[in-house]
Amino acid sequence: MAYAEQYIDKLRKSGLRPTKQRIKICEVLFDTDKTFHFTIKELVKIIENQANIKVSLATVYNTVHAFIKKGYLKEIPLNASQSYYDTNVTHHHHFFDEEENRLIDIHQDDVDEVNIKKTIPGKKIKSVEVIAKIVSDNQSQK
Amino acid sequence: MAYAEQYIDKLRKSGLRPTKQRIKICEVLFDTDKTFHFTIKELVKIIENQANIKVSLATVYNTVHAFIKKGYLKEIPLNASQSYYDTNVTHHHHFFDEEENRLIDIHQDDVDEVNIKKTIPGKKIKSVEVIAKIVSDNQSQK
DNA sequence: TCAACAGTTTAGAATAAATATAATGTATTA
DNA sequence: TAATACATTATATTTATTCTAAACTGTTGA
Ligand SMILES: [Mn+2]
Ligand SMILES: [Mn+2]
Ligand SMILES: [Zn+2]
Ligand SMILES: [Zn+2]
Repeated sequence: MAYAEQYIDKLRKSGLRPTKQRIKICEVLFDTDKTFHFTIKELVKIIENQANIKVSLATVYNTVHAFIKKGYLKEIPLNASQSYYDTNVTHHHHFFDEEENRLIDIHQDDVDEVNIKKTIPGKKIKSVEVIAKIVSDNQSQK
Repeated sequence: MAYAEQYIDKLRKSGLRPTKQRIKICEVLFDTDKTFHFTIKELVKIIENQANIKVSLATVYNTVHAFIKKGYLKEIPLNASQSYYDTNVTHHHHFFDEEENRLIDIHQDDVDEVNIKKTIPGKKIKSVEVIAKIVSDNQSQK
């Protein structure tokens, strides 16, 4: 785990003390190049399974929120009952697979610039997000 | 209130018994041509203020969900802590004013068809929604 | 090196949205 | 109008999330 030092750095540079709980959470979240979408419940389960250390629910929430504040994570409220979080903090869009309850990234370049003709006086657009819901394509076309 | 009969009809046609609670909720929700975006809390407050009848929270939730099922309302999970609901059940998009916590409709025609280049094998797109976050435009450009 | 301080973790309590329960009430139908 | 199915209600429950306050740990400067 030469990764640990990398995370210690990342945390230090953000003014967060590198505690073993935060390093563990970093490992789970960032030890891969792939985007990771998760709910708090899922994250806790993963930590419980692979860690020798225990991390309290409060710490998981606090750390996730600290990372959001620092720009390491993004919150995606897709669901009324539970938030999703995203390690991909670049501007991008999503498929949401309604059958598997799973988010899939759509790179910004894979969506033509969204052109909105309507404007609101005194307001400017800060961000535009596209969510495309997907389901099984059961066309049996031989 | 010649409206009441209209709502009684609407409810009957959907297999919902026209009770005075449901009619009242219909009045609050549908007594205008304008789209109405609301949270449960806001809806309850409005009913309390303008109605002579009392409607329990359970009935508000039950009725809102019944209307969602019937296609009279749409749920919009924008916020992790509370859902928004929408009387506009046509396919459309939204501005979300982050300062006033307010949804504003964008008609489908006001957004060019969103072209997504990425596809997921075995899956087809069911719906596409655009959410544009807006904030005050404090450019003082004389 | 280590004491002092600031920041962190934790168990558990609190909050609040949403849902479930089950008793009571009401609309419908014959 | 009686029987029935459905609806409303107060209340309890569930569950995600946040708060609290005490114990703990990382950092820093003497
Ligand atoms: Mn949050
Ligand atoms: Mn719901
Ligand atoms: Zn993503
Ligand atoms: Zn709308």
